Amino acid sequence: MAALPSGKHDVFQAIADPTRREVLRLLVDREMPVTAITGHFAMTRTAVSKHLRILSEAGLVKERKVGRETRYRLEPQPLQELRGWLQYYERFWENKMSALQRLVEAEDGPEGE
Amino acid sequence: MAALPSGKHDVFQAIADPTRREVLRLLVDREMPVTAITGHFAMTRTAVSKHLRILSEAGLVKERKVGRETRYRLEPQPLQELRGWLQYYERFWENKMSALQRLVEAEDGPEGE
DNA sequence: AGTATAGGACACCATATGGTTTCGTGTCAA
DNA sequence: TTGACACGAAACCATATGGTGTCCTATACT
Repeated sequence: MAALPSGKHDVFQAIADPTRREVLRLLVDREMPVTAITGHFAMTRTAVSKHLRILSEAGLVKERKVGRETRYRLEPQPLQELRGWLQYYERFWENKMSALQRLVEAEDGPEGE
Repeated sequence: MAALPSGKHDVFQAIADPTRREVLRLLVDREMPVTAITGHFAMTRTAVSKHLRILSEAGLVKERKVGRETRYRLEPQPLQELRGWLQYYERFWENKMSALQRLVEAEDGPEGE
C-alpha cells in the first residue's frame, strides 16, 4: 500500500510546497537539467536541487545523467495515490450532501478500498 | 482564484500531515468535539487542537460551539482545488505517455473545464 | 456554591524545512 | 592541459512545525 518508499518524503509532503509544484509543471512536457529549472526561480541552484531530491524521494521525478548535466523528468504515477485519497472525498462535495447523507454514502458507497 | 485564504495554511499544506488526514477521515460521517477526536490519537488535546486550527485555516473543517464543547465537521469543498490541480496531471499517467505525447495532449487536450 | 469537564492561550522545546555560501569533482571546450 | 560549466555535498542559519505542559475561562453537574 505504501507504494515503495524511495525516501523519507511522501507524495503529500512533496506537493505541499509551491516551488515543487511549479517544478512539476515545468517538467510536464520536457526533461530539464537543474540549471535550466533554476532559471525559473528566484533562488539558488542548490535550493532547487534540494527540492528535486524531495520530489525524487516521492517518486515524482526521475533523473538521467547526460554528460555533465542531470536531466529531470516528470514521473506522474505516484500522483495516483493522491488521486485515490481524493476520490474518497469527491462524492462529498458534489451535491453538498448533509452529514447524514454522507454517512449513508460512505457505508453504502461503491468502494473497493 | 485563490479561494478565500482564511489563514496562512493552504489545502496542500493541510493534508501533508498524516494526523490531519486521519482527522479528516474521522469527521467524514459525523461531527466531533475535540476531546473525542483526541481519543483516536497518541498525543495531547493541545496538539490535536493545533491540527484542527490548521485544517480550519485551510477551510477543511468548520467548528460549532455546543455548550462547553467545540464540535468540528468536515468541509470538503476546498479539496476541489486539489482535485483541479490533480486533473491537470491525470492524463499523463493513464496510458504512460511519452513526453512528446504529453506535450501534444497538453496543448491540444480535450478540455471542457 | 463548589467541583469537574471542555477547550483555547501561552510559553517552551526539538527537529524539520527552506534557504544560503563554500568547496570538490566530473565533463566539455580551447 | 587549462579553464569554464554542471552539479552534488557539507556546513550553516532562521523560521516553521509538531509536540509538550501549565494555566485560564466557560459551561455543566450536584
